[in-house]
Amino acid sequence: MKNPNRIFKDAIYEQFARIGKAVSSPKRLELLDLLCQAERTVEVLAKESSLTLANASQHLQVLRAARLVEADKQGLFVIYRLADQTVCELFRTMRMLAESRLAEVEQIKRRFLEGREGMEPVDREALLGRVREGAVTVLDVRPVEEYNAGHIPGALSIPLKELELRLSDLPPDQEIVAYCRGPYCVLSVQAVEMLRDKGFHAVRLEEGIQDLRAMGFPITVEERAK
Amino acid sequence: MKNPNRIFKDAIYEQFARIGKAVSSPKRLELLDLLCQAERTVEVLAKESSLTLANASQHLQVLRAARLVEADKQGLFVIYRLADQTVCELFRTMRMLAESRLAEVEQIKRRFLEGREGMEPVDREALLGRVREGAVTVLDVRPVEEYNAGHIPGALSIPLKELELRLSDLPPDQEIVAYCRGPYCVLSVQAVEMLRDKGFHAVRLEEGIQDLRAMGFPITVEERAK
DNA sequence: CAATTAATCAACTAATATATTGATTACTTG
DNA sequence: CAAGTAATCAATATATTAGTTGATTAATTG
Repeated sequence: MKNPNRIFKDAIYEQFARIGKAVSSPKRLELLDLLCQAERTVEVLAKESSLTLANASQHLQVLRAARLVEADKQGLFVIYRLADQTVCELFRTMRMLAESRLAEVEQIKRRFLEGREGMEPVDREALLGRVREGAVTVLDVRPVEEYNAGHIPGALSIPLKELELRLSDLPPDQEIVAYCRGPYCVLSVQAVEMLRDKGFHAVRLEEGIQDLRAMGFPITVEERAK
Repeated sequence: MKNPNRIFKDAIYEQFARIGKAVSSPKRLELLDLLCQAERTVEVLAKESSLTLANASQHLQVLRAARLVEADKQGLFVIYRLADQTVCELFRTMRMLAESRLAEVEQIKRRFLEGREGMEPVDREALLGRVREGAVTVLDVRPVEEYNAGHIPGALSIPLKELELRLSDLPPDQEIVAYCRGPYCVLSVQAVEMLRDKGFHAVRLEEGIQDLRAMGFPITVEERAK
């Protein structure tokens, strides 16, 4: 009934769909987004994405079956990481399409930032220029492991959780540009809120490391500790 | 129970997953692949992808709901087209990931081309160079509408269906490079088989228009007829 | 304005996917 | 080698999806 060409095509598109199925669940996309920042254990990934351990494990196995992530066991822990930088590009392409084509994304973002005025840097190009020139203090508020996996050159690493205790490490007068995982990560939003509250001149950089990398920005990667 | 950050993230990733869900079905990917070549009616898309009309219509509506495609009615026909060139890039990124990460793709391809030796151009770079220089006859064997929507500069358009009747349009001595929709389209495979059978010196170019476009190749687009 | 055609809709079945729970495996450490 | 921990597995309930069939809508044409 089916001719050989049709069998061939069905088989090929079925393979392509394995990739699509892997990225068809919100939670798996969140996991991928996290893994774009740095490799992590199942437990940490589960916590970050508000999943139960078993559920996170299952989602990660789906991603692994589609070869989008890899895992290896180190002692008691299983470390998951992206299989390929292309996976990160896939995620970014999907994100860009959602941003440009789905009006809901903009709505959700606006609603969330409602009442937190000035979270959008007024002049993004100028801000990026100053960041590149080092004319401002750049603050990375992600967990240290993510900072180590890749950060803006010269950026200061103070994870949000420690920020309140380490305010003295920050310049009281200079402008502070805080960034985190990207436009949908709330760490930098909370950091800027706190810093402004304490009298600092802080602004938020929406872009995450992967966005900057894609824009040709240089990225500093820590030497991998033995 | 859920904090506002979690609600925000869930809402955002749910939107991203709309894109993922749209590309999680083999048939929808096939439809997108076809639409990367040119816009078409539901009927034609259904036929090309071996779907029933109703089923094709439903899949296209899913793609439309995810804003990956657009449709407008022209008289009795509804014409579907890609909403954005980025959709084509999304498809290509998925295809590249599948090719590089899923061993099955290579297997399926090998099995299909088994017994049809020499379907892989020996020296791809050199071949592309000669195509670019016009040192060979470039033959586009896709339907005319697809040729019109974008083709290699100077390429001759002879749809596969007409090829047997139009052999006299081809140079008997010069090398002929046939191409179609891309590596998983069988039109050029069939064309090259037939041409070799008839004594022509024919080779197959695996890349499709979108691949060449992504590689920086110039593409000729026919003026849109009123 | 009846017949034709293209596309969609509606209802249904079969197949898959998700999240939860509790049990199990695998490794580490005292 | 027993206890503790990280991760996976297995079983289940629920929800979602794909494909089929037949009916319906909308535009076109004689």
